[in-house]
Amino acid sequence: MMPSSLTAENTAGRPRRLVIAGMEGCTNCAICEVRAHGVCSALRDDELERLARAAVRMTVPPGHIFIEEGSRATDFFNVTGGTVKLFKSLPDGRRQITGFVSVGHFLGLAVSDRYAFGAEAIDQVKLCRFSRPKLEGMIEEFPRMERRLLAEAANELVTAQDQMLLLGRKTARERVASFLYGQLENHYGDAIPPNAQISFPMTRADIADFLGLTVETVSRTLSGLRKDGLVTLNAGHGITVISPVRLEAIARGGES
Amino acid sequence: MMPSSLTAENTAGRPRRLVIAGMEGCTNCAICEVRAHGVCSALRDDELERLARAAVRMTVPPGHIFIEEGSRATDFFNVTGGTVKLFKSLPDGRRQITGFVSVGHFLGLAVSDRYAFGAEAIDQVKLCRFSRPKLEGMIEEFPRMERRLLAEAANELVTAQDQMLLLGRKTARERVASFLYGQLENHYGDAIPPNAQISFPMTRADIADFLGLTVETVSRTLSGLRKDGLVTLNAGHGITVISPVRLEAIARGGES
DNA sequence: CGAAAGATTGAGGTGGCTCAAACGGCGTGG
DNA sequence: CCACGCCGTTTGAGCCACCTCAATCTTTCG
Repeated sequence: MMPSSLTAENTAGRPRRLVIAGMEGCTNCAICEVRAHGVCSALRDDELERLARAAVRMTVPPGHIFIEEGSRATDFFNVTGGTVKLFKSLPDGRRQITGFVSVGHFLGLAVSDRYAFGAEAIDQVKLCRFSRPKLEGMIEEFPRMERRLLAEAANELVTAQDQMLLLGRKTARERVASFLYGQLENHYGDAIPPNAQISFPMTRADIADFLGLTVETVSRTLSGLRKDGLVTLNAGHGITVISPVRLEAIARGGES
Repeated sequence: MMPSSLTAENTAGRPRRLVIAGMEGCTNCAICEVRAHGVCSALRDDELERLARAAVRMTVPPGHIFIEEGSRATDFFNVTGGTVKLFKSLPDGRRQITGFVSVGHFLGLAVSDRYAFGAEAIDQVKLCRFSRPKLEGMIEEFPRMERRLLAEAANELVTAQDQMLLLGRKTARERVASFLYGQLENHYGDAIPPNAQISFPMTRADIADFLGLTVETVSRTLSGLRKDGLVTLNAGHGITVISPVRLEAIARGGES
C-alpha cells in the first residue's frame, strides 16, 4: 500500500534519545581545522575571536540524533568533522534523508522557532555549537558572515532542486548513479579519474532513504551496475567506479 | 521503462522561445502594488527610490519561458503578478516542477553564473527585473535587503525539504492531498474553513510534474477524493475542499 | 461552430516494493 | 581460538501502485 517504506526495521531499531556527548568547551577558532571551510572562512581573525567566545565544541557518537525534528531551534551548528544525515519523517516511520553534510557545513537555518528536520550523526561527528541569540548578534555585526550564509543557502537550494528532479523523475538506476557520481565529486572535485575509489560512511538503508528507494532496490541496482562493468563493490563501504563518464551519463538521464 | 514521464506530449507541445513582451520601463516602487510583499517590504522609502531606478517592469504571457534552464544568469526577478512555475528537465524531456511562485516572490538566486532552473509563466505574469550587478550593488548598500533574502532562502529551503519528503516517500493520494492543502494555505492562511474554495491556474500536467506523477494518476486520484466525499471538482480549475481537516490528515500521512 | 488543448476513464503492463531467506562481517564471551 | 548472535547486505519470488497506451469527453477560444 505504501510505495516505499521503512516501517518495521527503520522505525524499530532507531537510535536512542538526544544525547550530547563530550562537550569540550570553547577553543580557538583561529587555529581550527576547518578554518578554511564554511562560515568561518568568511571572517577575519579578530572576528573569529568573537566567534570563538560564542562557540561550544562537541562530539556526537554514531547513530545519535542531535537535532530532533520539530524541537525548539535553540542552536546553530557548524560541522567540523564526520558526516551528518538530515531527515524528515512521516508519522508511520517513513523517512526521507534530505541531505548528507560534512565538514564546513552550517546547520540550523530555521524559519520558525522549531527545526523543520532532524539531524543524526552517521560516524563520529564534531560540531561547533552556537546559541541562536549569540549567532544572530554576530550576523548583525558581521555582514560578511551573512553574505556567506546567503551564498550557502543558495547553494543548498540548487542541490535541493537537483534532488527533487531525482526523486520525482529519475529511475532507480539513475538515482543510484547520481548518488555515486555525487560522492565522486565530493572526493575528487571536477577531475575524476577512471577507476576512482570512494568510500562513504552511510549504510544501504541511508542511501535508500536519501534516494527514495528501498534497501533491496539499492542493493540490486548496485549489483546491476557491477554486472554491467561500471563499478566494483569493495569491502566495507568502498566502491570503485570504473567508468565515471558512463556513470555520469546514466546519472544525467542520457543512457539506459 | 521510465517510471514517470512526459516524454511525448509534454516535450512536443512545449512553449515557444524566450519572449519578453510588454516592457514598461521603470516606475515608482513606493506605490507598487506589491510594496508590502517580498524583498521590497524590507526597504524604507528612500531605499525603494534607489530600487526603482534599477527595476524594469515587464509582462510575460502565459506559457512563455522567461528563464531558460542553464542560460546565463544576468537578471534577478521579483514577481509582482500572476503565477510562475520553476522547473528542471532531463535530456529526454522528463520534467520536474520544483515550485510555483507568485506575487512577492524573488527569483534568480543563482550560485554559478547560470540559472539552475527554468521559469515559465502559467498565466499573465508581471515581473520586476533587475540586472545582476545593480542588485548586487543594492545588497551591498542595504543590509536589510540581504537579511530579507536570507530569510526567504531559508523559507524556500524548508519548502524544498517538505517537497523531497513528498516526492521520496508519499503515496499518490498523499501527494495530491498535500498539494491541495498547500493551495488552501495559500488562499486562507492558517484559518481554513470547511467547504473552502480554491482555484488555481495550473493544469493537471503541471500538478503531475510538481508531484512526480503522471497526468492520469493525478486525475484518477482527484476522482478518488471526490468519490470519498472529500472534495468536489468545479468547473475550470476550481475545487471545493469539503473537509480540510481530513485532507490535511491524508497529506500528513496519518490516514489512508 | 469547430479545432485544439486539457481532463477523464479504461485496460493492461512493469518497475520497484514486500516478504522471506540466506549470507557475511564483526564484536562478545566462553 | 572458535561459537554465537547481531546487523547490514544480497538475492529470490511474487505482487501492486503507478505508469503506458488509447479512447472518449469537456473546456476553451478563435
